[in-house]
Order: sequence, then C-alpha cells, then structure tokens
Amino acid sequence: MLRDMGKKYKDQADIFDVANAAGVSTSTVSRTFNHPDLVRPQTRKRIAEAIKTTGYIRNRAAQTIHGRRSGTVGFIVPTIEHTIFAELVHAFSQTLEAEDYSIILSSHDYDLRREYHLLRKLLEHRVDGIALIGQMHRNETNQLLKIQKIPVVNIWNYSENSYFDCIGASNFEAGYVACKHLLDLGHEKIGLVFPDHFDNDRAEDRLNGAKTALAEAHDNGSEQFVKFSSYSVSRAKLDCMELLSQGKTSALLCGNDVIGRGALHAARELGITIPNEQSIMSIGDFKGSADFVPSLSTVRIPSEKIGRLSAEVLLKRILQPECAVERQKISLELLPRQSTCKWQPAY
Amino acid sequence: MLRDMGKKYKDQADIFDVANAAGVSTSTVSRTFNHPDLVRPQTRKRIAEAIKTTGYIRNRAAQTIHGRRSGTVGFIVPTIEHTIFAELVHAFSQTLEAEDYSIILSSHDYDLRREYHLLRKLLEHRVDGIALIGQMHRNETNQLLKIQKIPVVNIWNYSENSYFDCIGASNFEAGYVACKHLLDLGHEKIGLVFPDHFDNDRAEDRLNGAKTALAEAHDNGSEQFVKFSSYSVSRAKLDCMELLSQGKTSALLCGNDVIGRGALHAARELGITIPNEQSIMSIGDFKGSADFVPSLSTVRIPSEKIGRLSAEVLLKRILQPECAVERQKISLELLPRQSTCKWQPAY
DNA sequence: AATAGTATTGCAAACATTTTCATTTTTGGG
DNA sequence: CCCAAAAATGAAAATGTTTGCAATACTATT
Repeated sequence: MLRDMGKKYKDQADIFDVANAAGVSTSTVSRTFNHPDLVRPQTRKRIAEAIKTTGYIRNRAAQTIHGRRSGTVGFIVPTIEHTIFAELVHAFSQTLEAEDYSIILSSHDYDLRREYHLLRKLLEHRVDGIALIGQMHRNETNQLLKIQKIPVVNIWNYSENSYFDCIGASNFEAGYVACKHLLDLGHEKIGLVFPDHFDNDRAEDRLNGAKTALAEAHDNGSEQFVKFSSYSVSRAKLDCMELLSQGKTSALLCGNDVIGRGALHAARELGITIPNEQSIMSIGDFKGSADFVPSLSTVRIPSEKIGRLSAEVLLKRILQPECAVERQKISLELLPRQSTCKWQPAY
Repeated sequence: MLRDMGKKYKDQADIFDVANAAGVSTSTVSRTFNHPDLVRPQTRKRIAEAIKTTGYIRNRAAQTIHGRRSGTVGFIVPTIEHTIFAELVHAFSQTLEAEDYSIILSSHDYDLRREYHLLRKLLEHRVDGIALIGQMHRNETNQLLKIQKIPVVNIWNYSENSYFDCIGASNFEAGYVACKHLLDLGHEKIGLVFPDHFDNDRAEDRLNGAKTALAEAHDNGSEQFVKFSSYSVSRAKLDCMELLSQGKTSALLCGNDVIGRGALHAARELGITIPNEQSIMSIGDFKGSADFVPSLSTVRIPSEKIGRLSAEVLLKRILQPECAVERQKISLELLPRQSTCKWQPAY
C-alpha cells in the first residue's frame, strides 16, 4: 500500500518515502536493513538508490521502541577528566564503535548518588548494556540493575564473587606489590600519599594492600606518614612537598601515577635527588610516566586492555544474556624504573 | 479505557501499567511527566506511587519517535585519549548533563571519513544537537548537517565566518603569540615541533601563525628546524632529543603541551639546562603543565571555558533553532613561565 | 439551585519502524 | 510448458509514547 497522499510536508524522509521511491513496500525496505539476505539483490539495489535520492536516515528510536536493540551502550565513569579513565574509555568505545554501537558517556564526579540518577537516565534511553567503574555502588543502583536484567559489566576492580561480569585488576594487590617493592629495596619509613575520595573502592583497596605489606614487614613506623591528597598534579605536588620537607621518609608510595608525578615535581622543586635521596613509587603507569626523567617506577594496570576486554565481554552478554558470569582478573606488572632504588643509609 | 487484559507477560512496566495502577488514563500519566501543572496534585501523587510500585521507567525512544526531543546530544571528537579533549568533553558534558541531556560521544581518530559515518549514526539516533571539533570537515559532512537543519556547534577553532555556531580560539593567533614570545626574548634559531596529523586544522593554523611571526621578524633561519612529531609524550621526547642534540637551536616552539612536556623530558635526558641553554615554549596549558620543574611556558587555551560555553550555545540553539549564528572568539593568555628566558649568547 | 467558567481528565490518532503470516513470484526438474 | 518447492514481497498489527480535542468535574457566582 502506498502512503496516503494527504500527508503534510515533512522534512525528514521516512521509510514510506523510500518505499515509494523504490516501488516496494516498507516491509521490504526494512528487510534490506535488517535481513538483507531475504531480499533480492536487484531490489536491494533499487532501494539503495531510493535511500540516496530521498536522503533517508533510519530512525533508531522507532526500531528501539519495537523491541530491537537500541544500538547504544551506557558507560558511567567517575570522571573523564583523568587520563586513566580517558584511556579506558577510549579503548572501550573503539571496540564497541567497531561493532556499530554508540556510547552514551556519563560522569558522576565520585558521587554515587549521581551515579544512580545517571543509570536511570540510561535506562530511559533503553541502552543495550551498561558499564560501571568499581564494585562499590549504592544499594538502589544494584537493585535496579538486577531487576532490569540488563547486561552489566563491572570494570576496573576485580572481585571473585561479583554478581555481574567483571573485568579488572586487584587493586589490593597493586597496593601490596607496590609497597613490597619499596620494602624489598630496604625502605623502612615509607610515606603513603593516596587520593581522598570517598565513594572510591579502588583507592581504598590499594591503600589496604599497602598497609598489609607494611604490617607483614613489621613496619609500624610508616603508619604516621599517611597523607591524603587528590587526583591533581598540583595538589599532589603541594602535599608531597609538605611530606618530603619533613625529611622523615626515605620513600613515597603514591596511590596513582598522577600523584606520583606530583611527587617527582615536588622533589625537584625541593632539590631532592630521586632516587638517591628519596624513592618514588606509584601505581597505574599512565601514558607518559615512563618518559619522565627520572622515569616513574610504578605498577602497571593495563587500562587499554581492560577497556577492550570489558567491551568484548559486555558485547557477548548483550548477544547471549544467559551465559555464565565472566570474571577476568587482569594481571599487574611491577615496573621498577629510575625513581626507586635501594635505600642507602649513607644519605 | 483500561488496557486489554489479554496481553502477554511483560517484564518492563509501561505507561499503561502505571495508568492502571493509578486508576487513570495514559494521557494523565504522560502529562504528569511533561506538563505537571495540568494535573491535579492529588492525582499526581497517586501516579507517583503507581510509578514506584510498578517500577516504571519512561521510554525515551517512544517519546523521540513522537517528535519530542530525544534528550541526547552527539559530540564527535578526534580522540578522547588526549588530555586536552578530555578536559573539553568533561566541561561540555557537565553543562549538558545538568540540563538532563545525555551525551553520545564518538571519536574518529583524526580520520574525517570516519567522522562522517559517526555523524550519520548520531543522526540515526535523532540527537537534538551535534558538537564538532574544528572547522575542517568533509564536504559530505557539511552538506548533511545543512540539509538536516540540526543544531550544530563548532568547537575549538574560531572562524569569523563559520556557517554554524562556533566557539573557539584563533589557533593561528596562538601560534603567532607563542612564537612572538620567543622572538621577543631574542631567540633567532627556533625549532618548531608540531603534530603531524593531517585532518587537523588546529595544528595547521598554529604552525602558520608561528611561521608568520618568524617571517615578520625576518627570521629565515628557523625554517629548517621544523620537525613533525605526534601527540604522544614518548614520541615527542624522542623527536625533541634529536632536534636538541643537533645543538643548532636556542629555543623550541612546541605545537601543544604534550609535545612541550616531551621537550622538557628530552632536555633533562640530555642534560640540557632549561631555560638557560634552551628555551621551551608551548601552546595549550593543560592541567599539570604549570607544575613541572621548570614550569612550562605556554599560551593558555581555556578548554573548560570553551567546553562550557559550547554546551550553552548548543543548548540555546536547540531551544531556539532560528536565532542568529553565534560566534565567540575565546581569548588567549600568554603564560611566560620558567621554561623560557632571554637568549644569552654567552652560552 | 442553576450557570458560567475553569480545571481535569479521557479518547483516539499519530509517530516510524519491525515482524508474522499470507500471498505472490521465481526457479528448476520433469 | 507445467508443477511443486523455494524465494521474495506485501498487509497489517504491534511497539510506547504524546497531544488536540472533546467530555466531564469542579468552583464561584448569582
């Protein structure tokens, strides 16, 4: 049936316009998009031309409403401003864009109440899947995810008994390994500089890992050198300068590479030689940390890999919602570089 | 009319379920969302409860299909991996999220053909507006934007005769000012290190600005010291080391802060004192550049401000599509810091 | 208590697709 | 050249909202 001619002028061509132009029904046009093998190549060609001449652009909303996939995936991060999430988001979206998905990106600025609201908005858009950072979320968030039965992947923090798919590293281990490295080098007075965010289980786990390593080494002197800083090179630099100028430590363990960079700058500013006078150890290995002079010793958490794998796992769950929960513990890599060395009491 | 009871089991509550539960029609439910002042407070309350008990979540797709705003905005960037765009995207989305919009973020990795395809996909989603980086796009991209009559804002590169709204700085000027700073300090042999991306009018404009300043100063010696690098601290460091070790320049002008950082590292690696032996000048002022020791002299392009203003302008155009084209030239700020100083022939 | 006016609500059409089922067309073998 | 089977197409129902118009329920006058 050709479309009623009495329609008012419309600027956007729709599937009827294409059908008219190609002399077929809307069903056939729809099929060329969704099941091209069901329509004759010759017809397909005619339709392709009709699409060109009418300037037709499919309406995903109309597909979505019908129950088809929306072709979007929601990604909620604390913030995109930080290199670390930027790298992660990049890898994640590259992978999903290759599969023709669009990413709706939202950030809550470390406010888990906002996270809940962002999630609701994503659900309004009927995203096909959701990616979240960390394992710590509000109860209502977890409840909502469960009853919606929507594909979810939990990124960044590994947990062996997560309810949802989960791809990440053990941040506890990262903290432990980083601290152990300093202890192995003979350091005894270690300053701990960690982000002060609440609503951040990653930083918390790292700090706990570090403290555990200290306790195992019977190091009870370091406890007093814990300093909370923020995810900002400037703030970290100031905080580290304060800690360093007290001269009570022989090494600084930084909760992430941004703080680590702040520490390097701080030492330089104070004229403290790294690593001879003071070792700087960090966690993360963001792009560029290896290029500092001295290069930053750190524990690598491979964000691109995590981003890519998360996308793949989410994709799989979207296509097979019932498959077994998938959890991948991404391994860490200790990268001793120039900013750490054996403690030399001589100094 | 209450809904047909013969419907099969559905997991997702829809507006009918809410209407049933509240004992009203779907119209009234819809109105509580979209025109709450048109429904009696008492009814509104009943509906609110029904929404809670049914766990109803509005379906934006269904609204969109009806012609209402989709509540999404598309943002196409070259890449989110680079700090600079991360800051920009952050400010942009914070502003729009506050107005209840969701951002669909896509990146084309400096490939303008991909940009076109991403645009098409955004249009399929019926985004309410589009944000693009730079003024240089493929013809088909511009054509499509024009015939679709969709709100567009052109971010980052200012142009006084842009077809669409445009918020940005003059990158030509940025290059000019940065170079002029070095010339004013007495430098004559200036190495230019710029990103090698094609499909990037920003970098091109900056380079042209720098060259213009050189020409005005009758500096014909610098032309030979142009080096193309990439947007990566590591690559930039290597390239700068190559240039610096030749020892023919007294200053380096870097196309952006990432390259500038690479240059600082390179000098340190080679044992070259900054700024005494060599000045390093850059463009951008990303977060953290001021914290380096020595701090990086640069020309500030305020990305947060640009991001926020772009979002506001786009929002305005979405609400009033017919208003006059808005163009804002964001002013630059020369920030001489520790990495540049007067050229001292003594060295 | 009747009336006019206003505030609420409901009905049904419209939005742009997809998909099931039925119908028509094509194909290949005798 | 006919027929059965397979392939291609079309008609119509369904998807979940919004909104113009009509109907109904209040409110405040007289």
